[in-house]
Amino acid sequence: MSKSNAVSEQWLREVTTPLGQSRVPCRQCGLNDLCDTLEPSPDDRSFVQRGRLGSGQLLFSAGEPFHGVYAVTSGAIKTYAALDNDQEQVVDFHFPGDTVGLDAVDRGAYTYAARALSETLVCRIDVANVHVTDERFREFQSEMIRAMGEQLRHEQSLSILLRKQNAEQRIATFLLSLAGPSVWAGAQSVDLKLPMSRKDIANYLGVAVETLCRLFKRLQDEGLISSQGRQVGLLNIPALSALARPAERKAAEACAL
Amino acid sequence: MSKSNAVSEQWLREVTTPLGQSRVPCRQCGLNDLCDTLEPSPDDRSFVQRGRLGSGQLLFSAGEPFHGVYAVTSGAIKTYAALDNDQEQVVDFHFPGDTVGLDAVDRGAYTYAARALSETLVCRIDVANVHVTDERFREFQSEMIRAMGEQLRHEQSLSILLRKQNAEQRIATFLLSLAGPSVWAGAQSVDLKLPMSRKDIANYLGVAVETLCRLFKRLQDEGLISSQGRQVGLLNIPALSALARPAERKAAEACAL
DNA sequence: CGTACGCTTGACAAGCTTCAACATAAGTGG
DNA sequence: CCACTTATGTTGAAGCTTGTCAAGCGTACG
Repeated sequence: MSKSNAVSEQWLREVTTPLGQSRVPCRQCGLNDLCDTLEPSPDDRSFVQRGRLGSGQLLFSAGEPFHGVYAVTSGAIKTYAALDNDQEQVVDFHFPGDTVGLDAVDRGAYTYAARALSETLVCRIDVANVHVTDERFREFQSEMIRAMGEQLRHEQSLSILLRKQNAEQRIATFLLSLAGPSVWAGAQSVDLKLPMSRKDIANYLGVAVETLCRLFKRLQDEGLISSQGRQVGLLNIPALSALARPAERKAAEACAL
Repeated sequence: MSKSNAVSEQWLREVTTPLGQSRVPCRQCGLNDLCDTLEPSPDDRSFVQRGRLGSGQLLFSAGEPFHGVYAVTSGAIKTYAALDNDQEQVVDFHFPGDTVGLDAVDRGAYTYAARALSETLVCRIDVANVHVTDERFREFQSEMIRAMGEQLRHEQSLSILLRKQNAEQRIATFLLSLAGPSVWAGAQSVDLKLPMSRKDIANYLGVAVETLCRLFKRLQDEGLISSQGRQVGLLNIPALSALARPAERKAAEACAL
């Protein structure tokens, strides 16, 4: 993959033909409340700039001057740090409805780089240059704080995952998080098209690629998933959920005695 | 350790006799800028409530209604989650100058429990009930955003640590972070009195207590630290720093070939 | 069509956890 | 104040999980 340059200002524009993909509606967007505080009418959101990223394209790089918070509306983005020995460390994946760049608002520069994993649509709010009434600005800031609180709790739960769960549990948790709302809706099985490589997943979960592969195979042999490249099916979501939670499994084992 | 109850409202009061401990000055406090926006005069900060916690005392418990953001000015606090199988997961340690409870401001309830690891002094700002001019409130919110951004980046770098570093590197990093500014000031050695148990450290770093012990011993045998219960000396900070960084070590090995 | 990269699998080694035992320190009640 | 109890810290041995190295396969892209 050739390293693409950061997008130019010119690049950000209204996208009128959003591919064949469906875009997440504003209602499900993590920045929606933020948008509302800036402009009550969902029909006229001139302050929001929409943009489109080709697969592998860089949204911003680490250390680059801050130019706004992004919301993914379609596709997927990874944020990552460049480690000393020119390896990279994936920090997070961002899917439709997620925000990107919140950790940079108070700093004036992005902490990590962000790159599209596939054809991706984003909305941008240049939160550093918002001009509204004081009353609205107050709400706007409150929404920023709410969004950052969510992000913070997300990172904390990720830290807990990395400390307490083994490779298999991490993978189960990860797959279920990708399935997202379907899981909570009580679905038994879900088909996924992963936007990221095995390498990125392994990197994100803190395991070796080989370990990831082996565990994918094991889960497949056990009939919990089907795996064929980036096409992954979660065949038994209840069983995967049981795997994902270390505490409950121990409780179940205790009962079996 | 008997579970203490959460402190009552009455408990929070101005502390006029702060033990034998030295308190961190406001200038070095993570909430200082926040205080400044609320009340320009450092002599009259009536909105800040000071409090004192006995060793092992609970500051707040998980799920408890939010009653403010805290700053540690002396002592130490751990935040932790209660896992299903009545184990606990340490989320973070908080030392003088650090903030506690920022992840709860937008939520109305604390996400994790917070407990004093030793005799501890804190300042509280009930950020949900701040009454100042619009102009000041704006600054106040900006400071909240800045504080949360810092916290967010802290969590992110912790996640990277948990993914990329082995037990030895985690411990080295942890010890150096405890030494804090001394390290950056170029100190060669530092003596530490750890406020937390081995169990808590191991839990925080995501390793078994036994592993932690063994590695403490190894570091001691190698002359990098002295370890006698909670009295720990960092004898060779440059060497510990080298251990802590995985990339540089590999680079050094490559040069040696 | 070839090269590069991503994915997969096997074999082996290293790191870490678990289990068990013991030592030491810290509280607790007589 | 001492004996008792409990928690915490330390150490050894065994076993499992995971990482590393190596190789083969498939696919994407120039």
